[in-house]
Amino acid sequence: MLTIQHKDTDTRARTGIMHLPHGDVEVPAFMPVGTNGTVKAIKHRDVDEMGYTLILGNTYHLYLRPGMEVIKQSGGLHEFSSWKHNILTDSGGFQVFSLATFRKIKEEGVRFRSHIDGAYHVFTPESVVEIQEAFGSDIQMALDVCTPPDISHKDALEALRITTNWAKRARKRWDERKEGYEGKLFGIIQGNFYEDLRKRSAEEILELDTPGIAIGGLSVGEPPEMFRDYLHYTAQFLPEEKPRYVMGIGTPDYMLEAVEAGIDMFDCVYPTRIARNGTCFTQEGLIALKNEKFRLDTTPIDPSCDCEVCRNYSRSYLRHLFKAKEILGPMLVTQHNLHFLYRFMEEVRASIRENRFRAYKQDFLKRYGKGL
RNA sequence: GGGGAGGUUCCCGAGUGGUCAAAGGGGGCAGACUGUAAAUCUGUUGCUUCGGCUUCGAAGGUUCAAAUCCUUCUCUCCCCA
Repeated sequence: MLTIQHKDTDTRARTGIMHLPHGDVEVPAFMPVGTNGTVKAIKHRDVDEMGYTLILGNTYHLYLRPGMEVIKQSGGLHEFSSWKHNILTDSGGFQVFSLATFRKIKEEGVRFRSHIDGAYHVFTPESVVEIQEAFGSDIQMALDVCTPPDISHKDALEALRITTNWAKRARKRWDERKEGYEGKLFGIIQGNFYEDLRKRSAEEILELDTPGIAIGGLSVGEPPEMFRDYLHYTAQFLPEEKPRYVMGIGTPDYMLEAVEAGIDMFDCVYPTRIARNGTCFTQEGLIALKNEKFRLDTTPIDPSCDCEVCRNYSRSYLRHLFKAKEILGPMLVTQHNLHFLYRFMEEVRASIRENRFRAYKQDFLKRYGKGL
């Protein structure tokens, strides 16, 4: 499902085309998150026009609301939400992790309470594959056990053991998918922040030979150096020919690090969330539009950006929208941030093709002002 | 003209003798946000040489002590004429 186009000469970075049921995706790629079947504060059509061909949806959320009946009735998530390109759905493993107060993990599956009405539900690796198949997901994720950075080796091992078993069962259930469903299954590597467990998880997940591989359990609150170290450590075990996905990262510095480690895909709520809270990406780093210093600033968010927002609106006006709590503020900044990241990934891909990724990374971070 | 209610820190609004520089909202300012229970959350918001100083419509008074009690003045709102 992946055609590698170019490998960087001095890092593990590569470019390629990922072939999916709803069209090709150029990688490395950032995937906007649309948890509830919508990338928040922006129309799918606008996301499409920016160039994105793969976005996320969330099994946990969509299963609870609107529920399977509604999505099946529309013929799947694409039709339901009017998105013609690819959708990757997360398995709910992370929600189980982030809603830890309600979870109960057993061998069979995970029991949890709905954040909407408190009702009890159970996810099993099999049921989650079935749900995602019903959604018509182009990429579906195996149910996993995500853990925080401060747990013991023993606990991490147990989480890993369950993750592997669940992945096996997911793989088996996915093999039994109905004819005509072309969605791909990705296994997820866990192992917390223990090298032996990361290695073991990688081996066990690779053994299952899923179409793509994800690295999970990173960017869960650990320090940046720890993220970087475990990212590179884990990435070295990943096979060349398969798409590699690091889950949950979305700042330019983390993405550059991941690309350098040979990662092809990442997703994150960060760009769209900070947008709704008034923070924008620029070539010179983040700016918080609500700050007083932008009150009379008639320049665009990022003078070097060619997006519709930067071509038409000033920081002063956007600041006003946020101060006045006008809904257009979050909408416009979401549009800018997603455009910014799309352009960013285009530049990253170009730099890889021209064997100058490392220089690009350095230049970018010099301007942007961060780095791991 | 008569009767009633009230003026609190940028705004609204608690507070009726000390534990009050004064609750709580709002607004302002700043920070956070990384497989979305997030158009959310957190901090801060009289001055200060950090010992204090100045604030609760104004002036005066009672008291060891007043935003809180008394007197006068002033302004606002409501009802009746």
